Amino acid sequence: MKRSTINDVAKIAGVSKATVSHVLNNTRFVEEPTKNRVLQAIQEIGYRPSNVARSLTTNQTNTIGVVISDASNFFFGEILRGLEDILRQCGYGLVVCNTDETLEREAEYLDYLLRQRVDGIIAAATSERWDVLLRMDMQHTPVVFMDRTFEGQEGPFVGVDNKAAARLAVEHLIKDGHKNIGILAGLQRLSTMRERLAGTIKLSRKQA
Amino acid sequence: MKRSTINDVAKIAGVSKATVSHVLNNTRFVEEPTKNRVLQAIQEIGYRPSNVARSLTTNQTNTIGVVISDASNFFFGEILRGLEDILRQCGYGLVVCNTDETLEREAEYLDYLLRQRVDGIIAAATSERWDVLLRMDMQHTPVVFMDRTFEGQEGPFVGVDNKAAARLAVEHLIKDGHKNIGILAGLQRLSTMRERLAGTIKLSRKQA
DNA sequence: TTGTAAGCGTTATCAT
DNA sequence: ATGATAACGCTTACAA
Repeated sequence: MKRSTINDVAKIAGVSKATVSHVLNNTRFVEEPTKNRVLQAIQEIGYRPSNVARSLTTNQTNTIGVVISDASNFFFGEILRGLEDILRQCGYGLVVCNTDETLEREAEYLDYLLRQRVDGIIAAATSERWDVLLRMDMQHTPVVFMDRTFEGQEGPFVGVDNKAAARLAVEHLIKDGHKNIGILAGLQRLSTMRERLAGTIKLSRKQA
Repeated sequence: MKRSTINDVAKIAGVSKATVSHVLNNTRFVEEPTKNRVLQAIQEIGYRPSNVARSLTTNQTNTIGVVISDASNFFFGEILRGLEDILRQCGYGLVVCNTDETLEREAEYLDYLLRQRVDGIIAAATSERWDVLLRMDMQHTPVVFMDRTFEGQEGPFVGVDNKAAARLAVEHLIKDGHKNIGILAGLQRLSTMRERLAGTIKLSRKQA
């Protein structure tokens, strides 16, 4: 049997689609009795509005996409939980895209998200290609970058002052009397790593 | 400026929407020259087909929903990676819903996924309410349960033989000569825990 | 207070 | 080998 639509509800309740829509969204006054007939009908046939049809007319999907390297990574895991908590309250869904720091997947997922017409994208970008990729669609899908930056990145960014943080850490160690201080600065491809390293270098020079 | 649609492409390429659609989906033969004009036009205006419009007519969203307690949990994390790897290859997207073992969120997310018209749901269910909740929509959205079962659960299920596994573990310990064997069987609300416990109990009796 | 109908961007069915 | 046009299931002016 086909899924029931707003039309079925309207027919059963003896009203127009418009009215059904309006009681569903509280978007204009409807007499109690009428409203009740609608609600009743909805229950009766187990009607659930289609977000895809809805999105087509409203031009918004109530979904935002997140592009990260790896959701099972503790750092991003925490971020995801935070995002989800807020978004759920706002009636938004979350589509998570794991890129494994791979440029190919990054491009692939970006494209996917844009086709999905997500209302926005939050990305911890690996590649600089975003610069190119986004330019064209920027006007339509807002993008917020987080954690990492890259040459030519512009617009909203949320992150940590890695340089200052690294400096603080080193200063602390120095104050405690340590002389030989090492730093694990793995992937220099990532801006976070470069910044942290940068924050320590001057200090070690000064110290030498 | 408004986002470009298939109509814009058609107009620029000097063909009908139908033709554009067909070159996009390789769904019927199109002369090389024509096809090229279409491809060209697409590049020119940076057109990206709307999956939401597409979904409305095809009646499929190429998206599947996963309901789990916590994606940052190692076990589910691994599962997600596996799912994602496969689904991406098949052109499917993944919407992850964290319930934190909460019945309320479970119901909330289930409803959300159904409204989103996901093509299918994979769930590690906490509550028994799924039984009730699903009954009505079963015909429309296929659900596969994983990891946990519950009373009245029917249809596809993928999981582990917890009872046998627990038995094996205990047998192994016994064979190694251990006498006092304990088991961490925390949430007895979860079928997995109950099953594991069940697998050991007979043995310890037998042993006694 | 409620109904009518146009429109959203695709695909699919007939035509040509 | 391609084009016209009716769906798809909603929202939203505009009428009544």
